[in-house]
Amino acid sequence: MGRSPCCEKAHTNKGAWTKEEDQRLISYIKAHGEGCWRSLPKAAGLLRCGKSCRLRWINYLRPDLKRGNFTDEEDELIIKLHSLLGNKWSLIAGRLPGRTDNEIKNYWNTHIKRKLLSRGLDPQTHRPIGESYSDMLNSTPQRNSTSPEIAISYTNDNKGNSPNPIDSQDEANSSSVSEEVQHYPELNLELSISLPFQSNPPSANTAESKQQASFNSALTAARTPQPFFTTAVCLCCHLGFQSSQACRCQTIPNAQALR
DNA sequence: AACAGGGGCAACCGCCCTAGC
DNA sequence: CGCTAGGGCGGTTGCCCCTGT
Repeated sequence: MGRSPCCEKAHTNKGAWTKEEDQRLISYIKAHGEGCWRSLPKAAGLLRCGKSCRLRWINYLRPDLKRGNFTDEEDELIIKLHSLLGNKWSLIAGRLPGRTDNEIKNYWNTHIKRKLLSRGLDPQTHRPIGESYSDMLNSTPQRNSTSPEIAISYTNDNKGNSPNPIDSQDEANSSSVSEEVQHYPELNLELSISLPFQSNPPSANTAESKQQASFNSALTAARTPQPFFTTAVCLCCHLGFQSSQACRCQTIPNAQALR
């Protein structure tokens, strides 16, 4: 049994949005807010698929969007986040205020990929091109100023009371992680993550907290053995958030020393 | 001036996840 | 517990514009 289509395709417009359609969508959302995307087109008098409306709003019409070229700082941040998270564009976008996942994805595919290739780095692995996994395991760690080598410091502040199934997954993984630490005693897997530029922690049920949980779990996945991760550097510092209250360097003596 | 090729980006597609029933 | 609708996400497509010939 197939899934029902998200909308009646026969009577919907496709392709580029007109100014009139944009205006209809904007005024409808201003009046009624986001949500109920399936019923929105009809209510707003648009001959569009609900998904199409959502995408148009999120990627183009939202008032808080930052249009224009990416800065060098944003470039580097995207590269670093991608090295940690992979193609989790929405999570990466969550760290770049005013940027959308689609925008970042496009920018990655058109600009940053090429940038990394010109540096001799594989855009997917962020490792020097031509390096095999066994090479990675056997080689002595080498520092490269442009490669995303950081030791992930992991601190699970939610232990014990989180309803998030990720936590149990974490615990299941922890033994194998410990084994890896034994293999690589220089590996520091303590991970300290917080929302940058945010002094008040989000409440448990906000979209921000869900995204944070997702971000943390993605980072947890990223802390699988990384032989090059040899220097303990607070992630906040590595990502350029030293001034953030989230930076735990003050409480991690080793990280402070190695910053 | 005309055409071809490539790059950039908006939009679409199809799958996945989750809340609600 | 299973099903479904709604929403979200990553990958892909296709159009438009720019540049080179």
